[in-house]
Amino acid sequence: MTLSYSHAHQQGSGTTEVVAVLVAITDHTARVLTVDQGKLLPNGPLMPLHRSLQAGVRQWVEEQTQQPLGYLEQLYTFVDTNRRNIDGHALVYVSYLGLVQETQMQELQSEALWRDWYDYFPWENHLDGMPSIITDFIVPVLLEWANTAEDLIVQQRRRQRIGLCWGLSETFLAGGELTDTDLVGDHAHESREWIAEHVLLRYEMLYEGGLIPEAPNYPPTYQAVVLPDDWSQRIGVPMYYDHRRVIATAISRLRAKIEYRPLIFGLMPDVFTLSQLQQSVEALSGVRLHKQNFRRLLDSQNLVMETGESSSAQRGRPAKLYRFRHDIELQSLLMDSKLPKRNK
Amino acid sequence: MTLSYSHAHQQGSGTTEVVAVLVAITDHTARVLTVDQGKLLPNGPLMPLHRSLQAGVRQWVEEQTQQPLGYLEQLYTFVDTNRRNIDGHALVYVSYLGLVQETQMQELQSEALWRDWYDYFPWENHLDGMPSIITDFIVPVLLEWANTAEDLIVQQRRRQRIGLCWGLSETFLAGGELTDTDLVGDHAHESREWIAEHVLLRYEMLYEGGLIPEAPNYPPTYQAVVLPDDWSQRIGVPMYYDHRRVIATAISRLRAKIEYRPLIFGLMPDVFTLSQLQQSVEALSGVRLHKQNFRRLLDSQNLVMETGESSSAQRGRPAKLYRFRHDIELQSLLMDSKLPKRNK
DNA sequence: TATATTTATGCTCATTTTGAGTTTAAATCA
DNA sequence: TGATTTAAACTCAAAATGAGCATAAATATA
Repeated sequence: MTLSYSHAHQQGSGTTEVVAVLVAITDHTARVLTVDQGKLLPNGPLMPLHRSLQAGVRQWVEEQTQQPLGYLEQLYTFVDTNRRNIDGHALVYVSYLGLVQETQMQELQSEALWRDWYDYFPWENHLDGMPSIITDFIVPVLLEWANTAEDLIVQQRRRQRIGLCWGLSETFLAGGELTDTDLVGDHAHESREWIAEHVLLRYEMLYEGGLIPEAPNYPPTYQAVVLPDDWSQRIGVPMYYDHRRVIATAISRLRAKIEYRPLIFGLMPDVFTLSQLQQSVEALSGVRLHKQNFRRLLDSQNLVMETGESSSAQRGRPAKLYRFRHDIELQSLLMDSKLPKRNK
Repeated sequence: MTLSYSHAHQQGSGTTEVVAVLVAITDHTARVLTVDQGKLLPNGPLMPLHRSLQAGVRQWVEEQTQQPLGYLEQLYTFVDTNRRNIDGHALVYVSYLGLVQETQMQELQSEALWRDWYDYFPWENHLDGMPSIITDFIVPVLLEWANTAEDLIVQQRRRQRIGLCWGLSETFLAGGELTDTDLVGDHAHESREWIAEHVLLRYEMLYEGGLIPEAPNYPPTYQAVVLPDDWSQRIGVPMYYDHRRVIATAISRLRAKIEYRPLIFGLMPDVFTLSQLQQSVEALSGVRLHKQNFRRLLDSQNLVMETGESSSAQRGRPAKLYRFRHDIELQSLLMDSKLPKRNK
């Protein structure tokens, strides 16, 4: 891989870097802040002057993107044995998830760019139902991958894994048609439903199967696997190093956490309608939610309060405006607060 | 702090260490593997020969304790700006949680010792109800700490935080008696219940308040705070660096995750009774569970199967023996699988 | 102007999940 | 033998959840 890495830092004696996944929602779309034409996440070495990892993240992000950031939480720490310092120590990089409110978005430096996160994970967007790429391309190739295992037990396990990861029933995987019960996921049949937060599991399966251009075993060489010509386009934008995996980690964390913590308010403007709030949650989770139940849960939690104002509606009845109840900030940080399950 | 650090490694050019919290259950008691008379967790520098962080953890743990380990998951990455390498780079240490089955426990090296984890966190053991140390000593001092804030709003917030962290109602904090409704936590009154997984929040509050001997502001100097003479004994065994915080992180993770993932099987022998299983979960969570509901949930999840055998009972009716269903290993890793809520 | 369309919001209802018992069974202890 | 102890099956009410219908308040269209 040739590195046109415009943010190259001198790799001196330090062996630690920080890398940030900054998320914002604009246009009902979840976006990630990238540098280097979308091929890298903002990152930089931890330096002696940094008093903490957070401080390092903030400094590098602001330097590389001009974007100030609010909420920040640690994600995961990776080792890259391909990048070593002069003494042979492997590079350790600590990843962070940051949330940016749309109103806080700044004019970016030219290298920096907010990109739709589904550019990197087209199979994760189920807002209009399960995308055809899964059933038409991904799962068939994964099934071939399953068959390449020596052991029959391993083959069976892999098929089971595929079904669980991608929310598909055994009957579908066996070549059957997609029936209603398959899509709904019914309990008699072992429930098989799309679990939005399993982003990382799905990415790692694709990586293992050699379907991700960054993977060392790409393209896959199973018997009779024919990838479409435009496969490397359709499977999402590739990134340098393991930065795409870092985004997958971030989306997983965000989707899992939003179900029981009100993280979403880190992405909302001060004042919003309940529909806007719901659309933001949907943008993150990638699935549609049941509107009435979303509202019921929200007010059972007392997370928001009416402002008294109404939005000037484009079409339809104008919606009441709400704001986050900052007086229960602490409570919301501590207490479990669930968001509702998906629609249909 | 004088460091009688018997496992000192030469701090050369590397700036990364790994540190492990190994957990096992013996005698219905959750234990943590320690070195250096219980003052340190097993740890060591990440070296060029290590191909991953996990590999580093496994190597150092086995070298320092002779204990082979199974399940291992990354916890959190810390920076210690007080320990720097020759170039001035701060030490980064990556912590891991590992699970050890009792049957896998080895004869340890002399320096290594399995210690009851409540030795470090006596306030976390609620198996016989809320320990008196909380109401008698901890909360009163924390309330004094709350009052030392300049801003009245901050004082109010701190009191609220204390209530949420320690599961106490406003009325109790205001000096009232502990009533039944306070302990049960009732919804009219804002539910205040002990949340077992908030271990880290509680530790950090104690640290912030200067009640932990490792804290730089210990002992606290509020007006009229009188700590009992034996305070530093009663508040748990101190450790070097931030290793006690690392354990708190591990307990938090374990208590949270056990509610929706069957991690517990990483700690159980092959064959066990449901009561033994429940006692193990209780040892981790620090609270008693409702026996009947525990069983109901277990079999609704199909995680265990009968062996056909029965245990030779000491007293009372002999219990059926069960084993973990390894055939659904994958499923259990992927699917949510909850354990029941506490008793009473 | 009347009617359809769109969005917001209030309300109902069946089902599942949860919390908290009571009852019966099978062993040992005194 | 009867008390005690532990196991395990079953019951029941309350709460949470999933899914839908009904009404309200605006705009678009005939």
